[in-house]
Amino acid sequence: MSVSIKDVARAAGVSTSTVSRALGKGPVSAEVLRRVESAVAATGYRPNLAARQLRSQRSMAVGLIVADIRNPFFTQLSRAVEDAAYAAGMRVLLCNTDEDPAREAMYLELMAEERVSGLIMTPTRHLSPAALARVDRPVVLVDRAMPETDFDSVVLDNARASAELVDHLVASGRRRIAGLFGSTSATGMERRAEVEAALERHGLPVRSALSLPSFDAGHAALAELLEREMPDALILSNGLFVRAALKLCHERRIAIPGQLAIAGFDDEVWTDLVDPGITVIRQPVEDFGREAMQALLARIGSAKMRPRRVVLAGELIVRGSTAPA
Amino acid sequence: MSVSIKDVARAAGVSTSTVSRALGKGPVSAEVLRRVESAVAATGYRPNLAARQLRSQRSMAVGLIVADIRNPFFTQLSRAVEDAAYAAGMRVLLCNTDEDPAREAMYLELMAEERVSGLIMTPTRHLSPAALARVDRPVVLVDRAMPETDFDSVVLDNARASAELVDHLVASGRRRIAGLFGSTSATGMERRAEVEAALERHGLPVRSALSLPSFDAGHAALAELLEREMPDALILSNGLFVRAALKLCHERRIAIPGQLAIAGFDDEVWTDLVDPGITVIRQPVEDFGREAMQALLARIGSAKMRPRRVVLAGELIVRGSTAPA
DNA sequence: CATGTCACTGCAAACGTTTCCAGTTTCTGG
DNA sequence: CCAGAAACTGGAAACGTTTGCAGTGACATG
Repeated sequence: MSVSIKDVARAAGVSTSTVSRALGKGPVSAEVLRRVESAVAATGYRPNLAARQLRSQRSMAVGLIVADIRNPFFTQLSRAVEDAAYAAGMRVLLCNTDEDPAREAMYLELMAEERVSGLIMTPTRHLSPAALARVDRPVVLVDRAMPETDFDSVVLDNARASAELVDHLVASGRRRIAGLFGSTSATGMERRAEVEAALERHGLPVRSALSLPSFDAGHAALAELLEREMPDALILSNGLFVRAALKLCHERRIAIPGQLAIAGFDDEVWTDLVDPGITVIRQPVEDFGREAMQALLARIGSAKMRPRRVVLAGELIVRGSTAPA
Repeated sequence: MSVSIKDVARAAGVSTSTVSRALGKGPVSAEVLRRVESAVAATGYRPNLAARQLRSQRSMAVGLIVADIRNPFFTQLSRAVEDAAYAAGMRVLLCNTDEDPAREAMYLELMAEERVSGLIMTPTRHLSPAALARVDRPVVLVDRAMPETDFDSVVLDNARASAELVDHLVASGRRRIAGLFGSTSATGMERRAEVEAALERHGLPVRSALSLPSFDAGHAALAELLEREMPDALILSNGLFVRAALKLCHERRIAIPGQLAIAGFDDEVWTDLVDPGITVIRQPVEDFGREAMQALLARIGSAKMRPRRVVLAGELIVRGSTAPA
């Protein structure tokens, strides 16, 4: 049988209320505090978090809903969120949606049942603001914002990053630039729009495709893209696509950067191990996580703040994959 | 104000017990079930998991304690565990120890407070069986076993994998084989012992070093190792070390496989993107997670089973990094 | 017809906390 | 020395469920 606060109270010769206050931050005499502490040690008492949550109506847990933890971007993000959460005395409930709106809805429901005190998520493009509001808890969106809504968010400066990529490719002599973008997220859409805008500013033709954000889907989409009309540069909107592009080039014996330049988002660990290294926009993922958690805690603290939108700059890292042909 | 089972009961014109049974699996008439369901829909009722857990003394959550989720091995593992857990109607609490025994102890304590119904973990070498037993909950060890104890475990067949690596390197003409192994885990120790045993069977000298399992520590240890006496082949006990070795070779302009062959554990996504590809032992990580969850559920079901030890075979994937010089 | 079984239902007691309230003591300032 | 505030303490009522127990009919069995 598990030892409860009652046993501690008996052992310390005080009431349960007093034990509760001694363990929390209520006012107790030094003498009682000492007795309670040694009673806790003697009995091996461990607070029951469920009882605590039920009574106090606070959960000390936050939800984190991402597409797939195996995507290094989300891996890093989750680690950063977790560190920040545990530092604030909170636990994290992690869920993977696999970009499936049905799973996303299910997990939102679960988070509501868990009565998490807040939620950090990267929504799919198909999530309705209404569904999100139904969760009725503070929410911070990371990486992917929902346009026209009032949720706090932490995102990359996609306009600037996209322009930097395009400008860099143009400077390296590329003129037939194609792009592949994730179809399930607002971010994919945004990057496509920004890349297209940048291309138009240079008076260059616009060639872009969409794909589900998975290695296989990206690989297939790229195969088709290269089939139609061979570009001389490729912009990939996430790390999975970059990897798929590189793999495809190996298979087809396409020379990088000779025949094709490659550049994209996300600086995964291997981008400087391959030859040539890959030119990428490095996203400050750790900062995403930290900022998101910070924003969430602030929102939990005071529900009525104006919605806050944090925009972080990426960093263009130039490597061999985009050297002049 | 949140809607409780009482509101549903009132709306459906039945008692709370009946609602509880209708939602669970108690016997209820079809008529009542219908009324309860529509009452749930009408009121927007969501069960309060804390109350449920408090009353039923079951938590529907399992803990997962790993070294660092950013290590792709643990990323994959956690995803597999989560899928299996959610399929079984359980939630997962994830913790990163960073190989720090103090953090490990802290999270064990947390898991006990959460009253998780079970625990899956990759223990550090410094965790005492006694401390683990104090958690007083079913535990399954993954990837890293604790010798001489009675915990369920799911591990790789390290003896066979190590022998395969050594045999392969010897077959490719290597004679001065060195190894780097993780110092914090039982698995690192085991792989070292097995590699050394295999080398001795070939009558070859034994050259092995230990390092904290991080990229930087591995990189430094390898630099020192190559300094002392240049080997013609390197065995790395995990993916981080493989990456560090490759990076070091790039920096030092060491030709692979010409001057140095490289082989190791963990088939990370980039191992076939670099040139030459890296020869590795692929671990069935998804199976690790699935098996672990399955073992845990079995153990939760019946506490008194004989401890079970699942040993899975790795797969040697030969690539260019170990071609004859 | 009597009896037992079965399916269903409600009452009320937990589960382990926190927190409101009221009470006692001690301190503080005038 | 007194009044009031402040510090500390215990009693008891929640928080939202599940579940043991007992009760009600309906129905089958002998």
